Amino acid sequence: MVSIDEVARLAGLSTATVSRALSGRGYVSAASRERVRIAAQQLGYVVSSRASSLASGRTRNIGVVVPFLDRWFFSTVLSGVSSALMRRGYDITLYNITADEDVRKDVFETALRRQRVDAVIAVAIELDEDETEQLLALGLPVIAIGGPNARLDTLTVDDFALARLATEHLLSLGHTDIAHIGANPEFDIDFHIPTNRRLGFEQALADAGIAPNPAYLEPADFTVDGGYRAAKQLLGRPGPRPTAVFAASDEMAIGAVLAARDLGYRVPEDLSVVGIDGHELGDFFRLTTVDQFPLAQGERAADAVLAKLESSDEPTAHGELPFELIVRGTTARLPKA
Amino acid sequence: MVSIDEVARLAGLSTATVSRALSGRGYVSAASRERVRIAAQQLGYVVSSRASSLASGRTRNIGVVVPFLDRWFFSTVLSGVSSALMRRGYDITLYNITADEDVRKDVFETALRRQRVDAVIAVAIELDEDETEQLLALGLPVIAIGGPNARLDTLTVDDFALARLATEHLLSLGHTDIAHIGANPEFDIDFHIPTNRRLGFEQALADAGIAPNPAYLEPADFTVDGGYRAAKQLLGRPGPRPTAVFAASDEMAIGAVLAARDLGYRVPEDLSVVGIDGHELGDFFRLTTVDQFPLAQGERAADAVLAKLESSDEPTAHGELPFELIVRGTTARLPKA
DNA sequence: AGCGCGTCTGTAAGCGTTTGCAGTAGGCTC
DNA sequence: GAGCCTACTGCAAACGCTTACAGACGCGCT
Repeated sequence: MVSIDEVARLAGLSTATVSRALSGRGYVSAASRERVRIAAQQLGYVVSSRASSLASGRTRNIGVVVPFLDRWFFSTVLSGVSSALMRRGYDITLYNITADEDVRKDVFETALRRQRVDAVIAVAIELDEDETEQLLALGLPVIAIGGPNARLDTLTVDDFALARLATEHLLSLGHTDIAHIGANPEFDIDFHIPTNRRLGFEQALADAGIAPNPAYLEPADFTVDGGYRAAKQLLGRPGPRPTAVFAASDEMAIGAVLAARDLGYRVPEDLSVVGIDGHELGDFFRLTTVDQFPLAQGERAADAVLAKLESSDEPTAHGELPFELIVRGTTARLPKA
Repeated sequence: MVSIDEVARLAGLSTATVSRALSGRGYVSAASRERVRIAAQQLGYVVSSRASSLASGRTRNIGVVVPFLDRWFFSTVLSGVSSALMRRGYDITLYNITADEDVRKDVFETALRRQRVDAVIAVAIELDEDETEQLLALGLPVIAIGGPNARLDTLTVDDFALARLATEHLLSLGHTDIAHIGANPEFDIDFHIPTNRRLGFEQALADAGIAPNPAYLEPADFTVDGGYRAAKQLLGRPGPRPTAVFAASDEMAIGAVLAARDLGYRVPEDLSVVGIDGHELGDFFRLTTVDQFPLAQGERAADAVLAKLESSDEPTAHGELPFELIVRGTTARLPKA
C-alpha cells in the first residue's frame, strides 16, 4: 500500500502539504496542489480511511439502519440513499435490524458505537425510548425517515393525508361503499404508518358524511397475498359489498385486483382499487396509487444528513415528504346503479 | 467517548492487557479478563474501529458490491449476506455499482481502496479484466457470487443445469412445443446468466430429440412486464403455439401467467409455465420454479469470505450452489390432444 | 524602514488502538 | 538449585494520517 509519505517524497513536499492538497483544507499553492495531484495519480494513492478517520474524526461514511433489506419499499429507499451518497464520495454501511432482538440490541449498543460512521439515517424504524436515546447519545447527526419521532430530525410523509387523498379520489368518483385493507385497529397501536392511513381513510369518509362500516375494514399484512385474501373476504361475503377498495399499500392493492378478477369482478368496472406507495409493479397493473417516491425519500435523507454534517447548527427541522395521486386504470367512476 | 485507558484505569491494568482481554488474543488471566469485562461494561466502552483497524489492519467490515439494490434477487442475496455477517459481529459496507460509469469506476479505483474493508463480496457483477485485476490488487479475500470468473473464488449456480432441469420438467410432462422467454441470442454475449439458461434449455430439447424452433424464443428484460409482453407475442401470433413456456426468471414467468390468463388461456390446463429463481411471489402465483435460494447464496458467500479471512490458505475452490425444482400449480401434464 | 497581514510550508504532536519485546513469577525437570 | 517452560503483564513503538503552531515570504500600508 502506498502511503502519503511516498506521495510527499515524489512531489517534493511535506506530508502536511500533501494532506492539505488532497483534502482541500488550508492553504496550498496552485503549483503544489498540482504536483500533489500528479504524484498521487502516478502512485495510485488513495487516502487510508483508517488513518484519516483516526486523525481527523471524519470517516466519510454514513450508517443506514433499515428493518428489512428484501422488501421493495426499503430497498428502494436504500437505493436512493446510496446513489446520493456515493455521488458525494461517501460510503455507506448497513445496519439491518432484523426480527432478532439480540441483533437489534447489538446494533444500537455496539455496532453503531464503533466510530465507523459520521452520521446515521434510520429508515422507517419504530424506535423506542431507549433506542432513540442511544442514537442521540452517539453525538452524531441523525435523520429518520418515517415514524415521527419528536426527539429526532425526521423526514415524514403525512400518511394521514396520503390516505385521505386516496380515499377522496374514490369519493370523487362517486363511490360511497369503500372498504379499507390495512391496519388491524386492535393491534396497530405501536406501528404508526398503518394506523395513520386508516385514520386518514376514516376522516375522509367522515368529511363526506359517510359512517364507517366495520365490515369494510379488513386487516392484512402488507403483502400481495395478504391483500388478495383480504379482498376475497370483502368481496365474497354475502350481503352488501364495496364498490371500491383503498389498500394501505400497493402490494395489497395488487392482491386485491387479482382477487377481484378471480372472483369474476372486473376492475375497475365492478370494483375500483387504489393503493399507496408507487410500487414498481404499479405501472404494469395499471394501478391507481398515491406515490410517495421512495427513491427520492432516500435521496432527500442523504442530502439532509450531509447538510447537517456540514453545518451542524442548521435547524433541519422536520421535513415533509411529497406525495402525488397517480390515476391509472384501476379506478373508475361508480356506474349509475 | 470513553477510551481504553479509562477502562484500564478502572480495571487496574495496562491498556495492553485490556486490549488482549477484549480481543481474546494472547494470554490474559481469567481474573483480569473478568475485571476488564466489568470495567468495560460499566463504562459502556466499545472499541473504536478507527483506532483498532489502524493498529491491527483488521476492520471487521466486509465490502459488498452489488449492481442493483432495488431488485428482488439482489436485495435478497444482500439480506442473506447481512444476516450472516451481523451475526458474527461484522459490519457491511455497500458499494452499489450503478449504470453510471463514473460511479462504477470510482468504486473500483477509489472506494474499495480506502482500507475500509477486510474482504469483498461481489454479487452477480459482470467484471471485466481491469476490474478483476483491481479486485485482486486489493490483496483482500474476494468472493464472487455468480458470473464465473476464473481468476476469482466464485460461488456459482449452474445456470445451464438449472435451465435444463426446468425444461426437462416440462418435457417429462409430455410437452414438446416449449417456448423460452429470456436471453436475446443476438445481444447476450457479454452477460452470461441469460445465455447459459438459454443454452441449457436448448440442450434439454436437443437431448429429447426436439429441434429448436426460433419462433419459440422470445427475448425479454427479466421484468414482469417483459415476460407479459413476450408471452403475449408467443401466444397471440397466428400459427402453432407452444403448450409450455420456460421463462428465465420468475418475474417473467409471472408475467407470462398473467398474459396467458388475459388471452383466455388457462394455466396450467392450456399452458404450463415454469420459471427460475424462487421469487417471493412465486408462492402466491402457485408458480412452478427452479429455486436457487438467493438468501442462502448470500449466507454462503458470507461464510466463505469469513473462512478465507480466518485461514487464508484454505483453497475455497469454486463452489457450486444448490438449486431445486419446486413444482407448484402452473405446470401440468400435456392433455392428450 | 518597519509593521501587519495573508499565503504558504514544514515540524511534530497527536488520534486510540495493537502487539513485539522484555520481564516476572511459578512450576517442572533434571 | 540451576535451567527451562508456560502464563501473564506492562512498556513503548508502531499504524498512517491530520492539524496546531510557528516560521518564512511577499505585499501594501504608514
